[in-house]
Amino acid sequence: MQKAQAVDEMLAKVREAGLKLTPQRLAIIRELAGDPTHPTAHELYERLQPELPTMAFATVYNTLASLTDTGLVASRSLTPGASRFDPNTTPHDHAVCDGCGEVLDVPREESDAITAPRGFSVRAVERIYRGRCASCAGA
Amino acid sequence: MQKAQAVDEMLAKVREAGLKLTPQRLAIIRELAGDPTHPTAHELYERLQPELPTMAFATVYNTLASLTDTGLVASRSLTPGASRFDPNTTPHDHAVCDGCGEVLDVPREESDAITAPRGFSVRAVERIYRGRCASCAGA
DNA sequence: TTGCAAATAAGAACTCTTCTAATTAGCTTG
DNA sequence: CAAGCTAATTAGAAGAGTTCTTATTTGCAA
Repeated sequence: MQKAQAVDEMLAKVREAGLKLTPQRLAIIRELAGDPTHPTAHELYERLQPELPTMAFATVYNTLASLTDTGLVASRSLTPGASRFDPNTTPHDHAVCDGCGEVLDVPREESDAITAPRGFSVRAVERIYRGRCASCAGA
Repeated sequence: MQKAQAVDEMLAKVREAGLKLTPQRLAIIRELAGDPTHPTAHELYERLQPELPTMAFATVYNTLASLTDTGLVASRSLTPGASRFDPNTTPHDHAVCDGCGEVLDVPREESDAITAPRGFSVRAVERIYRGRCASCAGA
């Protein structure tokens, strides 16, 4: 079974990272392993309500943060959150500094052929370079 | 002067779009035109406090939404907001549906040579395809 | 000048996330 | 296998950012 294997691998890595194996973490890992739907913290919390009705919201966030730190899952900001506004309407990309949050324009390169999923009609392609700006990389 | 020209162009497009030219909108456009710092709504609000001390927060948001709809500025979600969690830790991109919010994995293509700004050290590159999924594109 | 539709003000409400303080419970060590 | 250290959990408050609601104001066309 594919999923059981994914769960076992994740549990092994959790132990390896020195994280304690609590029922909450086990449940979250089981729920998330092999799930292709990119659930939010809220969705995971709701799915686990029947199994762990007393689990706190913060636990979901804490656990996901731990798993992200360990590299077991990736946290993606895909839905519009805090917005920044850009008067430059020509196609270009952005570099965002992990340290200070500064946003720099990056000229768009032509290269890429777009290969979206079947039937998906693409309106725009965004590309974000994440890392450290010159001054934050120094420190 | 570069900026005055940018402002005039934006004002012309505002009129063209049938939007009323209020002092608030004029101030926001003047503040934003040619600005390379990608300000947030909050930053714009604060910058305009001396000029328009009674302006409501909602007005900044409303105006920016109008300008975005008109295509005068682009609204970018660059700072982590609502997160989605992905157990797939292999490099891949995402397609996000404007309609239903569904997130689909897209295999990462190799192509791109990375050309970040001088001195910027890149940790990761995210690419998001925005548009409509098969079922939302139908309706 | 008048009137209407659009825009604004003020503040409440909402969503998502993080923090705080106290309690609980894995896991390691003896 | 008991005890204790430390990490993890709970519950709720707090915070950041955004949207909504209602009444009022105002740009602009007639």
